[in-house]
Amino acid sequence: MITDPRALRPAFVPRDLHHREGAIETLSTALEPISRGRPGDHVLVTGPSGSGKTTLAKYTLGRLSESAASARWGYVDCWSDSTQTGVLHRLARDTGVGMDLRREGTPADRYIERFRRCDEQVVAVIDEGDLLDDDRLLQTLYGTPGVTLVTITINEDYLLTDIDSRVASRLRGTSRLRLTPYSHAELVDIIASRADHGLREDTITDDAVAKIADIAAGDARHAIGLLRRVATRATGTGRDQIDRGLIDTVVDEGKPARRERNLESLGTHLRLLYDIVAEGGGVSASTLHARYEQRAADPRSERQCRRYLDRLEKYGLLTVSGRTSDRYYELP
DNA sequence: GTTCCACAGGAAAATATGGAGG
DNA sequence: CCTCCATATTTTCCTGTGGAAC
Repeated sequence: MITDPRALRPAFVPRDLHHREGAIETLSTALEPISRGRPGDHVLVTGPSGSGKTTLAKYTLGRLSESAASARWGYVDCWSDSTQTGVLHRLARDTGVGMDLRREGTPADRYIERFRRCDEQVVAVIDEGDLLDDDRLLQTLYGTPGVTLVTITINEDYLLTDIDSRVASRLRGTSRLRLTPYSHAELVDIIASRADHGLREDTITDDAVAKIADIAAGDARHAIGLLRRVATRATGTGRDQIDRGLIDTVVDEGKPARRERNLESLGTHLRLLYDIVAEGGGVSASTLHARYEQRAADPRSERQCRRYLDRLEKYGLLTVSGRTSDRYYELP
């Protein structure tokens, strides 16, 4: 049934990007000076998950490097590389500016120096920028000549408050590009297009496409992931047709599995804290810390726990309410 | 209104990590 | 195997804030 598995992956960048023409235009305009060897405007791209931020950036940069052969660009997903060195190393490799630099033991300055000296314009795409554990890196990059930043975040306010006030004077200009969730009709179109590319003809009913779009609620990543799982499932069970019923089955099975997988990658302490919160459905700060101390084999300090909890919140694994004594942690 | 408490989160100092070079 | 280097992680110390008790 599946003819091209790549087309069913959320990370796939299609040859033509539909329904984002305005955004492509805006981003291209901001980066336009680069094709003339001058720095572009920094851009902050925001929008809810699955609204096409990453795809938009990759697509536009791909087009840019076709027209401006000398431009170099790098892409980092802060979910996988969130430390200063991690980000710089990946950027240096992607752009070919620092292939020879080791990941460990290279001072951040040396990377910056390379970018500064590079004759060509460099575009750095920082995806999931709000997961970055140290925002000084962004400030440094903002201030590095020859580097144009395209920062992608879900949360609109996050970077603006911090960065704007502190390095406002050094910023030439930061354009903002705000993506809204896909409409139902757009999502239907996107799913159908992926199905066209990735599946044999006539294997999915219009009805089923609409249902996937409904479930995904504007989130294209979710929609495409679901399409892939459904298609895989259909293949596995020997069906040649995807209908609404099959989608129900897959959705029911998929839910717990997905969260589990996210949790797998958590370290001992993060995991323990998460478990404690999950057990009671929610806890206050004091009980959380008390239980943690009691159950951890090698407990970290309270301060460190707060840092862990910050991270869990950033990852979207738990939510925090209340500022001080009414602080309360619970599952989203 | 003042004081006390619980907690958040910043800064700096201390410690752990992991590759390179002796 | 040991030490150095640069970074990453954790601890220690500290300030600030909101709410409750006084």
